[in-house]
This record gives sequence, C-alpha cells and structure tokens, in this order.
Amino acid sequence: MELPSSYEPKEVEEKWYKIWEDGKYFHADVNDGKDPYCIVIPPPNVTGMLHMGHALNNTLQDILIRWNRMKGKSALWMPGMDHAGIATQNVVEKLLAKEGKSKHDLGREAFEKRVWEWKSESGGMIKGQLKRLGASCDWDRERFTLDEGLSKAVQKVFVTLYKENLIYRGHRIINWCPRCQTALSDIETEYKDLNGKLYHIKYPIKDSNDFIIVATTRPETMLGDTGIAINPEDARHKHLNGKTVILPLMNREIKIFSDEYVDKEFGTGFVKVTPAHDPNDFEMGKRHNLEEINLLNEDGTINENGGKYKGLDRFTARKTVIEDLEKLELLVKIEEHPHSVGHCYRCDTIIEPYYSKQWFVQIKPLAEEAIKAVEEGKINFVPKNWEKTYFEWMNNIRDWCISRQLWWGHRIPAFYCDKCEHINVSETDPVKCEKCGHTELTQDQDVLDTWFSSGLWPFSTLGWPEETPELKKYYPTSVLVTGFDIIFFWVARMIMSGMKFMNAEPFKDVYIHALVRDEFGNKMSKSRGNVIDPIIMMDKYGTDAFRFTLAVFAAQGRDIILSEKRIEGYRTFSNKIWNATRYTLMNLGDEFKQQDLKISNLEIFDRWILCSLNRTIRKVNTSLEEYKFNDAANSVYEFYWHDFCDWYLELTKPRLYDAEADNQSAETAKQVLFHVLKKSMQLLHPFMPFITEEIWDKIKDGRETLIITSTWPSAEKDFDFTNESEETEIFKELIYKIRNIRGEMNLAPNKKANIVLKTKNDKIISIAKREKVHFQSLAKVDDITINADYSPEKTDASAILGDTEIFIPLKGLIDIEVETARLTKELVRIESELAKINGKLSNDNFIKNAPADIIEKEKIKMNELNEIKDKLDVSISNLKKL
RNA sequence: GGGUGGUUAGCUCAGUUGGUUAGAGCGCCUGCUCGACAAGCAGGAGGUCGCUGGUUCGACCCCAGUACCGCCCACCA
Repeated sequence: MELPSSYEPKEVEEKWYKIWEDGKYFHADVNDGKDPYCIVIPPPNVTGMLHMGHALNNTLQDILIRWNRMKGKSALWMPGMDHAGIATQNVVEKLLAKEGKSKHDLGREAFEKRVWEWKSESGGMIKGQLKRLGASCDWDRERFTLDEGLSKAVQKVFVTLYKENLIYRGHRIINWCPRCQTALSDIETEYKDLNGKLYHIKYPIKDSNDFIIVATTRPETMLGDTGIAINPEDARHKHLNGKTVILPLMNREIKIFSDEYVDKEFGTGFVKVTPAHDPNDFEMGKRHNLEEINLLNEDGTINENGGKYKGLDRFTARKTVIEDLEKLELLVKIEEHPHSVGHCYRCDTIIEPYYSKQWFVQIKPLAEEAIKAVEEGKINFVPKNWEKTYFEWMNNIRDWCISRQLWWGHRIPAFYCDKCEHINVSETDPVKCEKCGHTELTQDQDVLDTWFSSGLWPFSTLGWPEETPELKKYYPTSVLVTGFDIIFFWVARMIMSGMKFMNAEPFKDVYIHALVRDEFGNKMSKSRGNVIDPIIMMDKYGTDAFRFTLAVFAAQGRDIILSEKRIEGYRTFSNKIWNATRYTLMNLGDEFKQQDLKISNLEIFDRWILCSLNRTIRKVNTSLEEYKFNDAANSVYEFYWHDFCDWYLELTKPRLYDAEADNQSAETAKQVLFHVLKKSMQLLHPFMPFITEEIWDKIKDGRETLIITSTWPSAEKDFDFTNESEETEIFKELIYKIRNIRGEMNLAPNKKANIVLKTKNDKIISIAKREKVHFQSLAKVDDITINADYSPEKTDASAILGDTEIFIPLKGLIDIEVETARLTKELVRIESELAKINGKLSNDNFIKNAPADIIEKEKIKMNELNEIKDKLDVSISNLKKL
C-alpha cells in the first residue's frame, strides 16, 4: 500500500467527522451498562464565534472524553448553548437599528420572535466550528438554555427558592447600564482604572458666611444630595454636627450628620451623601433616614428631580454643573484623581449605581453548602490553588441581583394581582390571585439573569426536574473544564444549585485552565486586533497539529502564550507520524498478518522499544489522570519521534532491506513495527483524532474505527525489558560518540570509517560484535576492532565512554586543531565536574551527613572521571607531538 | 488596600518528594537528495535558573527579604 509522502489534513478531517457523526459514535447510551464518564460543555453563547479560549477549552474536554471512551467508559459529552440574554439582544437590536427600528417599534412579542428567527438563521455558528475542531459531543442530546425542559427547571428553581424566602424583591442600589438599560449583577460590572477628577465644591452653611468643602468624582450627583456626613471623632468638624447647609444649584437645605463610615484622613472630611446613586451613601441614608432622590432616567439622562438639568445626559450634566458652580464661585479646585470605575461587561458603558426595585437571591445559605462541598473534598479544584479564590469569594458573597430589564430570556414567573397587588409565584402560571381570587394578573416584565439558567446546566441538561435515567447515571458529572474567568459567574453557581437541588455536587473535579494570550503576552481581544483565529490555524496546519499544540501548552497554572510557530512545529509532527506509517506499510508486504508477539523471537531493540512503549503508556495515563495534558502530549511525542522514528525505525532497516537477512528477524521486526504503530495511534488519538483515525483505517485488521475500539493501551508486564533497555542506551551512546567525531571532523557521510574499541567491558564487547550491522548503518562504520591493548596512532581521533576508549584512525584526514579543541572541551567539562566532586568528598560534613549511597555514588563517579581525564590527557598530549 | 501567579538558552516554555552533565520546540551555525519524511537526517553553539541573604553536607527546587511584570477582588467620597 502506497501513501502520499505528506499528510494532507483537509479531506481527512471532513471525511472522518462525518463518519463518526453519522455512525453515532459520539452517542452515549444510558443503557450500555458501562461506567459513566460525563462532562457538560461550558455552553458557548448562541452569538459566539470560536476563539482561542473555546479552542483550548474544548480540545481539553475532547481529549478527556475520547480517552475515557476508549477506556470503555460510557463517555457522555453533553453539548449545548446559552441564550446569552444581553449579548444576543444586543446583536438583534443592532440589526434592527440598521433598519432604522428599535425593539419598541416591534413590541415585545414580535421582538422575541425576531430573536428566535435570528437564532435559527445565524445563531450557533460555533457549533460547526466545534465540529471542525473534532469535538466529539453527543449532539443528539444538544440543549439550549431556553428549551422547554430547561425553562421548566428554571421555573422550578425560582419557585422553590421564592417559597423558601431565598428569592425576594426589593429596592436596592444596583449596577445599571444606561446603554443596555438593565440592571447587572455585581460581577457583571468590570472595574477599570481611569484618570478621573476630584472636584472640590463649596456648600454654604445656612445663616452664616461660612461654608464647607466637599469633594466628589461625580459632581452631577450633588443634585440628589440629601445630607452631609462627617466622622464623629473629627475634631475639626465636630462643632458643625447638626447644622444645615444649602445645597448649591438646587437650593435645598440638607443636614450635617456624623457617621463612622467617613474617613477623617481622606479629602476634606465632609462627604456629600447621595443615597440614590451610591451604595455607601445609600447605607448611610438608611441609618439616618435620608430621602432617596433618584436623578436618572433609565437611559442615563437627568430626570425631573434634577431641576434645570433635566434632559441632559449624565456627562453633559456633569460639565454643566461644573460650569455653573464656577460661575457661582463655588468650585474650589479640580484635582487629578485616578480611580476605578465600573463598566458594563457586555458593552463597556460606564455603569451607574442606581436605586431600583429588583429581584434578588439571598445567597448566603446556598453559599454555605457550596463552601462545604469543596472543603469536604467532594469537589476538587485542579490546580488546587483556585480553591482559595473560590473560598475568598464565597465567604464574602453578596445577594445576587437576578432581574434584567430585557426581553430575551426566562421571564420571571411572578404574577402581580391587579387588584390586591399580591405576588403570585407558582410552578404553573396562575389563573387567579391566590390571595383574593381576582383573575386579572400581570406577569413581571423582567427576565432572569442568563447565569441563573446556566447555573443549573449540569442537571437541567440531564433532564431535571424529571427523574431521568440520564440524571441517575451521569450525575454527578466527572469533571468540569473551564477558565478561571467564570469561576464566580458559573462554577460557583452550579455548585450552589447542585448542592441545593440535587443534594450532590455537580462535578467531582474542576479543571481550571489558563487564558490564551498572544505572543506578546496580551489578552486576545477584538479591540486589540491581536486575535489568532483558530479556524485559520486549522486551515493552515491541520486540526490535529493545532490541538496538539494546545495540549502541549496546557501546563497548569500558567497563561498560554500562543505563537503560530509552535503550531507549525507540530504540523511537522503530523507529517512525521504519517511518514513512519508510510515506512511501515511499505515494508509489511501484502501477506502481512498481525500475530501475537512471541517473546522468544524478540531481539534486543524490539525489547527496548516495547519497554519504552510501556513507559510511555504509563506516563500518558498518570498524566491525564492528573490533568497534565502537556506531560501526556510531550511523552507520546518524545516516544514516537525520538524513540520510534529516530532509532527503532532505523534499526529495522537492515533487517528489512537486506536480502540476506534472517526471515524470522525480518518478520519479528514487522510485527513489532506494526504493534508499536497501532499502540501509538491509540495513544495519540485523544490528541490527534483525525490523522490517527485515518492511519488506523489503513492498518486496522477488523472493521471497527479507532474512536470506539475501546482498547486504550495498557502497559504489558511482559514487555518491561529493563536489561535490554540499558544495553540499548549504551549502544546509543557509542553511536553518538562516533557520530560526534564524524560530525566535528567533517567526515563525508559516504566516507566509511573503521573504529577500534579499546576495552575489557564485556557488555560493550558483546554489543559491538552483535550489532555490527547497525554500527554500519547508523554511524557509517566499516569495521570494528576490539583490542584491549591497542596503542593508538597519533592520528587517531578518540572518544571515551566510561571504561572504554573509541578510536577512529584518520591518518591524513585528521585536523589536529579541531581534534585538540574537541578533546580539550571535553577535558574542561570533566575537570570542572571533578572539581565539584572533590569539593564534596573532601568536605567532612558531607561525609558525615550525606546518605551512604550518595557518597558511594560520588566516589564511583570520581574514579570514572579520573580515568577519563587520564585518557584525555594522553590523547591530547599525543596530538601535540604531531 | 487584600489576595494571587510569574521571572530558567535569542524566542515560547518544561523541570513536586533538595543530590541531573539544568531539558524541549522554534531560531542560529556546519554537513547531508543514503530506498518513510528537506514539514527531513546527522553534528554543534548557546543558560553564574531576576537579585540579596538564610536553612542544609548539598538549593533552579525550601525559607526570608527585594526588584520587575501580570492577573483577580475591594464602597474610599
């Protein structure tokens, strides 16, 4: 069978994904009787496009899923998408804007319909992109957070929490985005450091010519001031406590009061208090019975409470207020004042603390159980240190604002009686008021925070609140794979809801992976223009190379700085895999039939490669068990390229090519080649699913596909050939030494050389005698002489391996200077090592304290090094005599 | 302000029970179309492991301090 000489990913990828999908190979059968292994996908936004974060996240999940599927587990990767309230509504609103319309022109119902239309036409692009990545999700089970079933889950959760008084409605200061015109939760507000200004303003004291000075970063809020606060211990201002000041521009009388909150050391010691527009002021207002004057409309303009500033945008108002104060000579100074300002996480607009009526989850009782679950080890974060972050947040958690003034999402299932205003909350939409029986009810206009529904994802996708077999089998799920940026948004909330409603943890492990950055270490973002498009990478280098790169970079606890060069590098690995297969297939011949490996037939290098394969299998297993994707990927890379291709393949050539060769030896080589190739494809499959499946198709003896053969390799005790491995390492050392001389001496590759081994070492003697043919093929050695009493010519090049000296008679070909330099370099290295060891051994404390075996090791080493040094000295002085 | 991660070869990164000649890929230099692969093969150069102390017989690894870079959280007007 002849393969093309380079691997072309494109067609292969398309072909196999289709076969896998059509064959339902991703489907996990709840009745298969196998042990469950389940991962729920972090649902991408329905508006989402695949970026590097997704690529990494889903590659890692796919590795775990494929690995476990091959191990014979009932491996379920539950896919789905998030309706992404604000993000999606924004997208559709923008489209409407292009038509010159707003959502209000359509009305709520028509708008919602429009969003659904958008979803079916252009939403979920990311799904196709995930397929491109090779994601082996169980697409038959795909869910959407606004599905009927998931909506039912949402309703049940809301109602239950409400009945337990864990959901309540109340007036609070919340974060308001004037552009999205909705409330946001605390974590949906991103704080950024801005260079703001601190305005110092005079407030006249009533019936006096005196005044106080307050400082503020948001002067327009003064329009809503209803008090001035001082610290009760502030000696400077104590006497003013209870006095009245005249609020400029509004001419309102407000009182000075004292409150512990005020920091004596900061600013002037006077704090203007605006209860409706600052959370701290709100708290102080509560304590001192101050009026809350709301100044803002929902769009961020000043409302009728702002006097003549009514109708101005908040920032225009700020400017105008300052100008007016200046005219009145009430502006003292303006200082530069860097401070952090909250921004909307969806549209980056500066948010306003805003006093309004919203729905909240009383979170503490839920958090307590969620904390316990991690403390008790029911859930393990990997890497462990993220637990601290989790605890930190959970211990300081505050009530969660869950109502959003949007149209796209789960409408809050609360119905207000038009007559008695009673709030009706029940699992089925009520037809009459449960209190007064009135039949005119109005549903709350708001929808729930998107994260309210995604927080139920691990069990809602499995069918909850129904008691489905899926739920029974796959919950708790095995592991959650996600980035640290959504630990609070999502992970914590899933844990809370899981503990509350399932009475069990939603997943046993949480693997937190790094953020992908560009090659300069910057976060990738559209606005920076530094995004590397995963799709383009897959087009250029193949999906397998791309996935492999991500796996190699996924070391724990570190950000990933991705460079295209690395991806390119692993494309060459794909090609290497391909060509080793090509070699193998070329040499097997048509009659080849795989047989069980017969130990007695195995030659030394066969044993060595099988032993190395064993080690690799073990390493891959332990690494994946610990989520050390980089270790797993590297070890299989190392094995395949450097053991299998660089050495074993080369070592089979004489056995396969030489017409005189022993038939049994050739046959054994074929069997081993085939065996190792097959196992390698299995080991590589989770990382590089396409190329391995393609190759498997060419080498398989049965009809099954690699993806579901359920034969993940296991190390075979019979193949732990440690002696042969040690011998092979010695053999390799000899080859290295000879190649080194050849390379440094610039001996042409076609120029054969004779070597003389001056040694009494039985092992080396036997290797040299037995493996002559390999010395010839790998190091272009013509003849090997073994002579313990050899007295070298002065024109011999030499090298030393332990107690053995290697000589290559070069006659006129030797370059004295080069050879001297080469040997001197080695001598310097040996001497510096000797100096180190001598230092240790002549240190009494070392002898006294170090373990005996360490001391013994050092002594042996010293003797060896001394011998080598002597030999080098001789060789070098010989050269000098020339 | 409170946490937290990093600093190892020109670049991007590995390196957990403290004893290694400190590794890999890319890049660089030299030589190779020899029956898998030039997306390759062989050889080579390149690092006082941020800095300063300490613990130890012994430190890239443990401890303390320090510098620089980064991230998360936080209501300082």
